[in-house]
Amino acid sequence: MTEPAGFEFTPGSRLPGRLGRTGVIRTPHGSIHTPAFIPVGTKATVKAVLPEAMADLGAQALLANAYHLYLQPGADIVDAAGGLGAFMNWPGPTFTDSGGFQVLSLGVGFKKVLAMDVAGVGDDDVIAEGKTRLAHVDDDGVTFTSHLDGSRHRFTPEVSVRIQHQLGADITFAFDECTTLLNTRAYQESSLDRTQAWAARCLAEHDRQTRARSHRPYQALFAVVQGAQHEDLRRRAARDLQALEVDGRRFDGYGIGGALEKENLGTIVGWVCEELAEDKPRHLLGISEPDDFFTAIANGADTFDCVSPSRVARNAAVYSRDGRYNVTTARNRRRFTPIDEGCDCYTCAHYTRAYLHHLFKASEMLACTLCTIHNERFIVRLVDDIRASIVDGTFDDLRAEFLGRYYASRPLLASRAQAPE
RNA sequence: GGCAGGUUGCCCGAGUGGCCAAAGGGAGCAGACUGUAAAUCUGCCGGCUCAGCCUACGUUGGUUCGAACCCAACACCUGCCA
Repeated sequence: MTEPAGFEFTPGSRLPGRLGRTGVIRTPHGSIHTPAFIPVGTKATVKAVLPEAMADLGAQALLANAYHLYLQPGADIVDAAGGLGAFMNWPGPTFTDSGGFQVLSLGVGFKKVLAMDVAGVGDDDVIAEGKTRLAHVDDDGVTFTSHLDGSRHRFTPEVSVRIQHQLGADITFAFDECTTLLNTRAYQESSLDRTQAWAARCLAEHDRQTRARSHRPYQALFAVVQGAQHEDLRRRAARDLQALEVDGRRFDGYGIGGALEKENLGTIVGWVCEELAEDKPRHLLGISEPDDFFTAIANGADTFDCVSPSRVARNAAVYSRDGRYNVTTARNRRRFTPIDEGCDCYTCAHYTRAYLHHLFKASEMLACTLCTIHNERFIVRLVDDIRASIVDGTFDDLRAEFLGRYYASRPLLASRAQAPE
């Protein structure tokens, strides 16, 4: 790993004729070779797994969440601990998300409401099935009701950036509003204007914090490109964010977030990355399905984070080269073979499906640990393999081979094995 | 030996004349999960030739138009008194 230093991105090999590339992100806590998958540890822990195990399975960095850590234990405590990495015993690079996603997940976009016409949701606080909306957006910021104790809190771009500086991650994100595909075009436009305005405020606050805390390692700030499924909005967002300069400071990288339909994910990432200069990293927020990696990487995405590998693992779903399946299914009761014969993870080296099946049935927490280790390894390795394939010039072969096999057992999903456009 | 109570689908358990194939759990089975309010959630869960029919609430018999529910006998089980 590199010596502690500032933030730097160095592009490497290119995917001929496309936007995909390899690269190296240098942070004060080490380097990240891209494309890379960044596992999520929302509350300063990858649920059920030791940080040492995360390092062993090849995680290059971890991503935590500002909203959750602000509520508990409090950003000041993480700061006093010496920052996120020191607090959680993770010596490598760290990311924090801004809390922008919680504007969606705790707001109108949550769960069942997604299935409704958002415009039809009343202006009161009660949404589907008596659930209370926990976040309200206005032009200045967002008011949250804590899901932990019901207390009221307010996030503005300044607050989020300040919190993230206290948390001390190497890479932070601008506070944005995450919308859904169901929002109207008009809402997407006004929301995007708000996100863009917030971006400028984030950059200004980031500049203040960086100078005020010059004794601390440098923290990078990534903008978040929104704009939903609209080409003009996404391109404009990317262009404007890239042009944005406040007090001589610019964004260190870009996040791509918000409403992404699987079908047009590659297209959208492509629009954004076409607008962005090559010398800054691009992080695609919240994506981790195998076909999505190939698509997004081909279109210029460098890093990814997603809760899916760990959440799904805790619910007994595991990845294999032949697709994802649930270990709790009855046919695994007597299968004394690993989750995936070709996997090099700790779990596959030592445990059988029958044992994992037993652990889940017996509600033993080791089940969560072992399956999370496997899933995180599987996904980290897949993206590592894609990186290697870009260097080798075998990207398309890997895509066809991997996805062909991955979706072979699910005829209805076979189309995912085809390269789009 | 006396008094009292109980026996419900794989398990626990509600129901005490018709709206009961029978609430609710659990187990079992299947599925979902993409910037984590998620070790969560959803569906199925007696059988069949499945808009109907059959078999079922300890056993047998009875009352009733109709019984898991009322009566009788029997068989187990559980408390308190000996």
